[in-house]
Amino acid sequence: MKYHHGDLKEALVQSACTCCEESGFEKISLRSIAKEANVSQTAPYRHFKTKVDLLAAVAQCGFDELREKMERSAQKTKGLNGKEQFFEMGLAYLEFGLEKQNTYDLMNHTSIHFGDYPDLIESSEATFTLLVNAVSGIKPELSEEELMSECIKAWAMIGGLVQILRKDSANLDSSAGRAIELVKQDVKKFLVQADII
Amino acid sequence: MKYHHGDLKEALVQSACTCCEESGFEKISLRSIAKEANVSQTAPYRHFKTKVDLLAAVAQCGFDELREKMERSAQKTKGLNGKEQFFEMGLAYLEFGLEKQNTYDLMNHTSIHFGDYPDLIESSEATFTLLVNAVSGIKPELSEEELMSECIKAWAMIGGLVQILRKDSANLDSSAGRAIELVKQDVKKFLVQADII
DNA sequence: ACATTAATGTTAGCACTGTCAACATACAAT
DNA sequence: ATTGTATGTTGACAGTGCTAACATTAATGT
Repeated sequence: MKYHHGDLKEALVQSACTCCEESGFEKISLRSIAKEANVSQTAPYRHFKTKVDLLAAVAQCGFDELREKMERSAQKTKGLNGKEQFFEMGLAYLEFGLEKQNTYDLMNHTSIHFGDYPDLIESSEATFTLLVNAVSGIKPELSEEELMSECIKAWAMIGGLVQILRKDSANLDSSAGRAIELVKQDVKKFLVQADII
Repeated sequence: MKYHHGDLKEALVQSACTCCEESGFEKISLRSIAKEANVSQTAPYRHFKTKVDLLAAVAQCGFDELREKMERSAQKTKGLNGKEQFFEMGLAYLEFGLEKQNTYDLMNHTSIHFGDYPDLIESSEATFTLLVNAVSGIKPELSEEELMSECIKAWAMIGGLVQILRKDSANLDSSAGRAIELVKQDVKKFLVQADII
C-alpha cells in the first residue's frame, strides 16, 4: 500500500461515475468515494476543490459517453439515408436517458454551473454538434437560424420524451399509461408523426 | 383545532415552499424550516414521517399552482378559439417552468416517488387533465389513444422547451444561443412550426 | 368534572456529511 | 544532498436527517 496512489483523480472520477449510476448522484459522498479508493476522507480535496467539481467531472464523462453512443449509432446506419441516421441518433439519446437515468439527471442538473467548467461545456457542445451536423446533412438548404430552430425542436422533443417515458405509469391515468407504452414500443412512428424526422 | 402552534403542518409547508423557490429544494433542511416556525428541530416529525414527505407536499403545492395558472390563462382567452386557448395554456406551463425553476425541478424530481403520495398524484393528474380536455375540445374526432398521443406530444415538447430555455446560453455556441433567444421571443411561432398547435 | 388517551412539542444524541487547518510523506528539481 | 511542491493523513467543526425518551396540551369517555 504505497503512500501515493497512482492516479487518484481518475480513480475518484471512475468510482463516482459508478456510484452515480448505481445509487444516484445525490448519494455520492466524497468520503465513501475516498474509502472505495482506499484513501483518507480528505484526499479528494487535493484534486477537487469542492464536491461539485467532482460531480462536474462525472457529468462530463456522461456527455462523452452519450456522444460516443450516438456516434456509434450513426456509423452503424451509414448505408441508410440521412433521416434514418438521424433517427438512430435520436434513439440513442433516448436510450441513454432511459438506461443511465441517474447520470442523465446529473448532466441536466442545475446545481452544476456549466460556466465554471470549460471542459464540461466542450463535451456538451460536442454532443449537440452531432445533432446539428446530422440535421444539416439532411436539410442543407436551411439557414443557420432555421437549422438551429430545427435542432432545438428535435432536442426539446427527445428531451421531453425522456422525461415522460421515465415517469412511473402510476403517475398517470390508465389511458395515458397505455399511450406511453405505445410510444415506447414505437418511438419512430411517434417521432415521424411529431414531424421530427 | 388549535394545538400548541396552531397549524404547524401548514406553516412548515408554506415555509418549505418559500425556501424551495428562493434557494432550491436541495437546500431545504428540516431544521431551518423548523427554526423559521419557531419550533424545535424535531417538531416536523410529528407531521411528516420523512423529509421527502415534506418535499412531496411542496411539489403538490407546485402542481396546484401550475394548474391554477393554466386555468387562469385559459379563462382569459375564452372568447378566442380552442387553439388560442391551448396555446395560452402551453405558454402558462412554460412560464411556470421558467419562473419557478426550483419548484419545477422538485415537481419533476425522481427522488419523490409519486406512488407513495396519492394526493400528489391527484394534483398532478388534475393538471394533465387540463391539457387533455383542451386538446379534446380542439380535435373531438380523435380516439382516446390518438388523443393521448397528441397530449404526450405537446407535453414532451413544452417540457423539453423548458429544459432548453433554462440552460445558460454559456452552455451553447453563439448560433444556438441566438436561436434560443428567438424561441423565447416567439414561442407561439415555434410551437406552430413544430405542429403543436 | 375528572381521568384517560392521543396528539403534539422538546431534549439529547447518533451516524453521517462537506470542508478546513495543521501536519506528514514522497517525489522532482536544484 | 537539500529544498520545494504535490499529494496524502489526522483531527476537528458545523451542519444534516432521524430516533428514542420524555413533557405537555387538547380531545374524549365516563
